[in-house]
Amino acid sequence: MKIENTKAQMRKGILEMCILGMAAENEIYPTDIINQLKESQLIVVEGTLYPILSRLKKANLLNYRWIESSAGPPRKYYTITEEGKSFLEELNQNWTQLVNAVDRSTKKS
Amino acid sequence: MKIENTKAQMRKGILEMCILGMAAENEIYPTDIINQLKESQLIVVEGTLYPILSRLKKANLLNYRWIESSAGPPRKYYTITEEGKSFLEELNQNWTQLVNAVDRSTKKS
DNA sequence: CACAGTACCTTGCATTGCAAAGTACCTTCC
DNA sequence: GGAAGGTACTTTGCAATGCAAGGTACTGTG
Repeated sequence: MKIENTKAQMRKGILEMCILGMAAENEIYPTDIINQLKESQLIVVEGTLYPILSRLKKANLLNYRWIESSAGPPRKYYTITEEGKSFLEELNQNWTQLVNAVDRSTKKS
Repeated sequence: MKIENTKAQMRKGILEMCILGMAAENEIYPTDIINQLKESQLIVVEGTLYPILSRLKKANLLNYRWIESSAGPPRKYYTITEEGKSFLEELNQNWTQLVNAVDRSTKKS
Protein backbone atom coordinates (compact mmCIF):
# COMPACT_ATOMS: atom_id res chain seq x y z
CA MET A 1 0.00 0.00 0.00
CA LYS A 2 1.53 3.23 -1.09
CA ILE A 3 1.12 6.64 0.47
CA GLU A 4 1.17 8.22 -2.96
CA ASN A 5 -1.87 6.26 -3.94
CA THR A 6 -3.89 7.11 -0.87
CA LYS A 7 -2.79 10.70 -1.21
CA ALA A 8 -4.16 10.79 -4.74
CA GLN A 9 -7.42 9.26 -3.57
CA MET A 10 -7.82 11.84 -0.86
CA ARG A 11 -7.95 14.57 -3.46
CA LYS A 12 -10.91 13.18 -5.28
CA GLY A 13 -13.70 15.64 -5.71
CA ILE A 14 -11.76 18.36 -3.96
CA LEU A 15 -10.25 19.89 -7.05
CA GLU A 16 -13.65 20.77 -8.44
CA MET A 17 -14.30 22.84 -5.37
CA CYS A 18 -10.93 24.58 -5.48
CA ILE A 19 -11.28 25.40 -9.15
CA LEU A 20 -14.80 26.70 -8.76
CA GLY A 21 -13.56 28.77 -5.86
CA MET A 22 -10.80 30.28 -7.93
CA ALA A 23 -13.13 31.05 -10.81
CA ALA A 24 -15.47 32.73 -8.36
CA GLU A 25 -12.85 35.36 -7.62
CA ASN A 26 -11.21 36.04 -10.97
CA GLU A 27 -11.61 35.23 -14.59
CA ILE A 28 -8.90 32.63 -15.12
CA TYR A 29 -7.44 30.34 -17.72
CA PRO A 30 -6.08 26.84 -17.21
CA THR A 31 -2.39 27.59 -16.91
CA ASP A 32 -3.23 30.17 -14.26
CA ILE A 33 -5.19 27.59 -12.35
CA ILE A 34 -2.38 25.10 -12.44
CA ASN A 35 0.10 27.66 -11.21
CA GLN A 36 -2.09 28.90 -8.40
CA LEU A 37 -2.85 25.40 -7.22
CA LYS A 38 0.83 24.59 -7.35
CA GLU A 39 1.53 27.51 -5.06
CA SER A 40 -0.93 26.02 -2.60
CA GLN A 41 0.84 22.66 -2.83
CA LEU A 42 -2.03 21.15 -4.78
CA ILE A 43 -0.17 20.01 -7.83
CA VAL A 44 -2.36 19.41 -10.85
CA VAL A 45 -1.53 18.46 -14.41
CA GLU A 46 -3.32 19.21 -17.65
CA GLY A 47 -4.74 15.74 -18.06
CA THR A 48 -6.52 16.26 -14.75
CA LEU A 49 -7.58 19.85 -15.18
CA TYR A 50 -9.14 19.89 -18.63
CA PRO A 51 -11.65 17.14 -17.99
CA ILE A 52 -12.73 18.92 -14.81
CA LEU A 53 -13.24 22.19 -16.65
CA SER A 54 -15.26 20.43 -19.32
CA ARG A 55 -17.45 18.82 -16.71
CA LEU A 56 -18.04 22.08 -14.90
CA LYS A 57 -18.83 23.86 -18.13
CA LYS A 58 -21.18 21.14 -19.21
CA ALA A 59 -22.96 21.33 -15.87
CA ASN A 60 -23.43 25.08 -16.29
CA LEU A 61 -21.29 25.86 -13.28
CA LEU A 62 -18.64 27.61 -15.35
CA ASN A 63 -18.63 29.68 -18.48
CA TYR A 64 -15.75 30.73 -20.67
CA ARG A 65 -14.82 33.08 -23.43
CA TRP A 66 -11.83 33.21 -25.72
CA ILE A 67 -9.33 35.95 -25.10
CA GLU A 68 -6.35 36.44 -27.33
CA SER A 69 -2.94 36.29 -25.76
CA SER A 70 -0.18 38.76 -26.50
CA ALA A 71 2.13 35.82 -27.01
CA GLY A 72 0.80 32.46 -28.10
CA PRO A 73 -2.56 30.99 -28.97
CA PRO A 74 -5.80 32.39 -27.51
CA ARG A 75 -6.89 31.28 -24.07
CA LYS A 76 -10.14 30.12 -22.58
CA TYR A 77 -10.95 32.39 -19.68
CA TYR A 78 -13.41 30.89 -17.24
CA THR A 79 -15.90 32.57 -14.94
CA ILE A 80 -18.35 31.09 -12.49
CA THR A 81 -22.08 31.15 -13.15
CA GLU A 82 -24.86 31.87 -10.70
CA GLU A 83 -25.59 28.19 -10.60
CA GLY A 84 -21.91 27.58 -9.95
CA LYS A 85 -21.97 29.93 -6.99
CA SER A 86 -24.67 28.08 -5.15
CA PHE A 87 -23.06 24.76 -5.99
CA LEU A 88 -19.79 26.06 -4.61
CA GLU A 89 -21.49 27.08 -1.39
CA GLU A 90 -22.83 23.60 -0.94
CA LEU A 91 -19.44 22.12 -1.66
CA ASN A 92 -17.83 24.34 0.91
CA GLN A 93 -20.34 23.33 3.51
CA ASN A 94 -19.83 19.67 2.78
CA TRP A 95 -16.11 20.12 2.91
CA THR A 96 -16.29 21.74 6.32
CA GLN A 97 -18.53 18.96 7.55
CA LEU A 98 -16.14 16.37 6.23
CA VAL A 99 -13.15 17.98 7.91
CA ASN A 100 -15.02 18.07 11.18
CA ALA A 101 -16.14 14.47 10.81
CA VAL A 102 -12.60 13.30 10.20
CA ASP A 103 -11.43 15.33 13.13
CA ARG A 104 -14.00 13.75 15.39
CA SER A 105 -13.43 10.21 14.21
CA THR A 106 -9.67 10.38 14.56
CA LYS A 107 -9.54 12.08 17.91
CA LYS A 108 -12.38 10.47 19.79
CA SER A 109 -12.54 7.02 21.31
CA MET B 1 -23.84 17.49 -11.61
CA LYS B 2 -25.03 16.24 -8.28
CA ILE B 3 -23.82 17.23 -4.87
CA GLU B 4 -24.26 13.69 -3.65
CA ASN B 5 -21.80 12.47 -6.18
CA THR B 6 -19.14 15.04 -5.40
CA LYS B 7 -19.71 14.42 -1.74
CA ALA B 8 -19.01 10.74 -2.23
CA GLN B 9 -15.89 11.52 -4.20
CA MET B 10 -14.58 13.77 -1.48
CA ARG B 11 -14.49 10.85 0.90
CA LYS B 12 -12.19 8.77 -1.18
CA GLY B 13 -9.11 7.63 0.64
CA ILE B 14 -10.22 9.28 3.84
CA LEU B 15 -11.97 6.27 5.30
CA GLU B 16 -8.76 4.27 5.38
CA MET B 17 -7.25 6.91 7.60
CA CYS B 18 -10.24 7.07 9.92
CA ILE B 19 -10.42 3.32 10.26
CA LEU B 20 -6.71 2.98 10.92
CA GLY B 21 -7.05 5.73 13.48
CA MET B 22 -9.84 3.92 15.25
CA ALA B 23 -7.95 0.63 15.27
CA ALA B 24 -4.98 2.46 16.72
CA GLU B 25 -6.95 3.21 19.86
CA ASN B 26 -8.99 0.10 20.47
CA GLU B 27 -9.38 -3.41 19.24
CA ILE B 28 -12.52 -3.14 17.17
CA TYR B 29 -14.79 -5.16 14.94
CA PRO B 30 -16.62 -3.98 11.83
CA THR B 31 -20.02 -3.20 13.28
CA ASP B 32 -18.30 -1.09 15.93
CA ILE B 33 -16.49 0.84 13.24
CA ILE B 34 -19.66 1.51 11.31
CA ASN B 35 -21.44 2.77 14.40
CA GLN B 36 -18.60 5.01 15.48
CA LEU B 37 -18.25 6.52 12.05
CA LYS B 38 -21.96 7.07 11.93
CA GLU B 39 -21.74 9.02 15.16
CA SER B 40 -19.19 11.26 13.47
CA GLN B 41 -21.51 11.73 10.51
CA LEU B 42 -19.33 9.58 8.30
CA ILE B 43 -21.86 7.00 7.21
CA VAL B 44 -20.36 3.78 5.92
CA VAL B 45 -21.95 0.55 4.80
CA GLU B 46 -20.65 -2.98 4.85
CA GLY B 47 -19.91 -3.14 1.15
CA THR B 48 -17.54 -0.25 1.69
CA LEU B 49 -15.98 -1.28 4.95
CA TYR B 50 -15.08 -4.90 4.36
CA PRO B 51 -13.02 -4.32 1.25
CA ILE B 52 -11.08 -1.60 3.10
CA LEU B 53 -10.36 -3.91 5.99
CA SER B 54 -9.18 -6.60 3.60
CA ARG B 55 -6.87 -4.16 1.90
CA LEU B 56 -5.42 -2.92 5.15
CA LYS B 57 -4.92 -6.45 6.40
CA LYS B 58 -3.27 -7.50 3.17
CA ALA B 59 -0.94 -4.53 3.39
CA ASN B 60 0.06 -5.51 6.92
CA LEU B 61 -1.35 -2.35 8.41
CA LEU B 62 -3.98 -4.20 10.40
CA ASN B 63 -4.21 -7.55 12.09
CA TYR B 64 -7.22 -9.38 13.40
CA ARG B 65 -8.20 -12.28 15.59
CA TRP B 66 -11.46 -14.08 16.02
CA ILE B 67 -13.32 -13.45 19.23
CA GLU B 68 -16.53 -15.23 20.05
CA SER B 69 -19.57 -13.15 20.73
CA SER B 70 -21.95 -13.78 23.58
CA ALA B 71 -24.80 -13.49 21.10
CA GLY B 72 -24.27 -14.25 17.46
CA PRO B 73 -21.44 -15.47 15.30
CA PRO B 74 -17.78 -14.76 16.16
CA ARG B 75 -16.30 -11.41 15.23
CA LYS B 76 -13.08 -10.32 13.66
CA TYR B 77 -11.41 -7.92 16.02
CA TYR B 78 -8.85 -5.70 14.37
CA THR B 79 -5.74 -4.08 15.79
CA ILE B 80 -3.20 -1.84 14.16
CA THR B 81 0.33 -3.07 13.43
CA GLU B 82 3.58 -1.19 13.89
CA GLU B 83 3.67 -0.68 10.16
CA GLY B 84 0.14 0.58 10.32
CA LYS B 85 1.09 3.14 12.93
CA SER B 86 3.71 4.80 10.81
CA PHE B 87 1.45 4.67 7.79
CA LEU B 88 -1.25 6.34 9.82
CA GLU B 89 1.13 9.08 10.85
CA GLU B 90 1.94 9.80 7.24
CA LEU B 91 -1.73 9.83 6.36
CA ASN B 92 -2.48 12.29 9.10
CA GLN B 93 0.27 14.58 7.91
CA ASN B 94 -0.96 14.43 4.35
CA TRP B 95 -4.47 15.08 5.49
CA THR B 96 -3.43 18.17 7.39
CA GLN B 97 -1.49 19.39 4.40
CA LEU B 98 -4.47 18.82 2.17
CA VAL B 99 -6.81 20.71 4.46
CA ASN B 100 -4.37 23.61 4.54
CA ALA B 101 -3.94 23.54 0.79
CA VAL B 102 -7.66 23.66 0.20
CA ASP B 103 -7.94 26.45 2.70
CA ARG B 104 -5.29 28.44 0.93
CA SER B 105 -6.58 27.87 -2.57
CA THR B 106 -10.15 28.79 -1.70
CA LYS B 107 -9.40 31.86 0.35
CA LYS B 108 -6.53 33.45 -1.49
CA SER B 109 -6.45 35.57 -4.63
C1' DC C 1 9.39 27.42 -43.82
C1' DA C 2 11.08 24.71 -39.90
C1' DC C 3 11.16 25.08 -34.90
C1' DA C 4 10.14 26.06 -30.29
C1' DG C 5 6.80 27.58 -27.07
C1' DT C 6 2.16 27.95 -25.41
C1' DA C 7 -2.51 26.22 -24.99
C1' DC C 8 -6.04 23.01 -25.42
C1' DC C 9 -7.89 18.12 -25.71
C1' DT C 10 -8.39 12.85 -25.59
C1' DT C 11 -7.59 7.95 -24.39
C1' DG C 12 -6.86 4.21 -21.29
C1' DC C 13 -5.66 2.56 -16.73
C1' DA C 14 -5.93 1.98 -11.66
C1' DT C 15 -8.45 2.88 -7.69
C1' DT C 16 -12.25 3.74 -4.69
C1' DG C 17 -17.22 3.92 -2.59
C1' DC C 18 -21.41 1.67 -2.83
C1' DA C 19 -25.67 -1.02 -3.83
C1' DA C 20 -27.07 -5.53 -3.97
C1' DA C 21 -26.90 -10.18 -3.36
C1' DG C 22 -24.90 -14.15 -1.02
C1' DT C 23 -22.94 -17.29 2.77
C1' DA C 24 -22.58 -18.77 7.46
C1' DC C 25 -23.19 -18.84 12.43
C1' DC C 26 -26.01 -18.35 16.72
C1' DT C 27 -30.18 -17.89 19.60
C1' DT C 28 -35.08 -18.17 20.30
C1' DC C 29 -39.48 -20.13 20.07
C1' DC C 30 -42.87 -23.37 18.90
C1' DG D 1 -35.37 -30.50 16.72
C1' DG D 2 -36.23 -27.43 13.11
C1' DA D 3 -37.88 -22.90 11.39
C1' DA D 4 -37.20 -18.00 11.82
C1' DG D 5 -34.71 -14.05 12.61
C1' DG D 6 -30.71 -11.56 13.83
C1' DT D 7 -25.76 -10.85 13.52
C1' DA D 8 -21.46 -11.03 10.95
C1' DC D 9 -18.61 -11.59 7.17
C1' DT D 10 -17.82 -11.63 1.85
C1' DT D 11 -18.17 -10.89 -3.17
C1' DT D 12 -19.59 -8.82 -7.62
C1' DG D 13 -20.37 -5.17 -10.79
C1' DC D 14 -20.95 -0.26 -11.69
C1' DA D 15 -19.85 4.73 -11.83
C1' DA D 16 -16.66 8.34 -11.06
C1' DT D 17 -12.07 10.53 -10.61
C1' DG D 18 -6.86 11.54 -11.07
C1' DC D 19 -3.21 10.98 -14.03
C1' DA D 20 0.32 9.54 -17.44
C1' DA D 21 0.95 9.76 -22.09
C1' DG D 22 0.15 11.17 -26.43
C1' DG D 23 -2.02 14.35 -29.80
C1' DT D 24 -3.74 18.77 -32.17
C1' DA D 25 -3.42 23.59 -33.14
C1' DC D 26 -2.05 28.44 -32.96
C1' DT D 27 1.81 32.09 -32.66
C1' DG D 28 6.22 34.30 -33.27
C1' DT D 29 11.33 33.86 -34.53
C1' DG D 30 15.25 33.09 -37.17
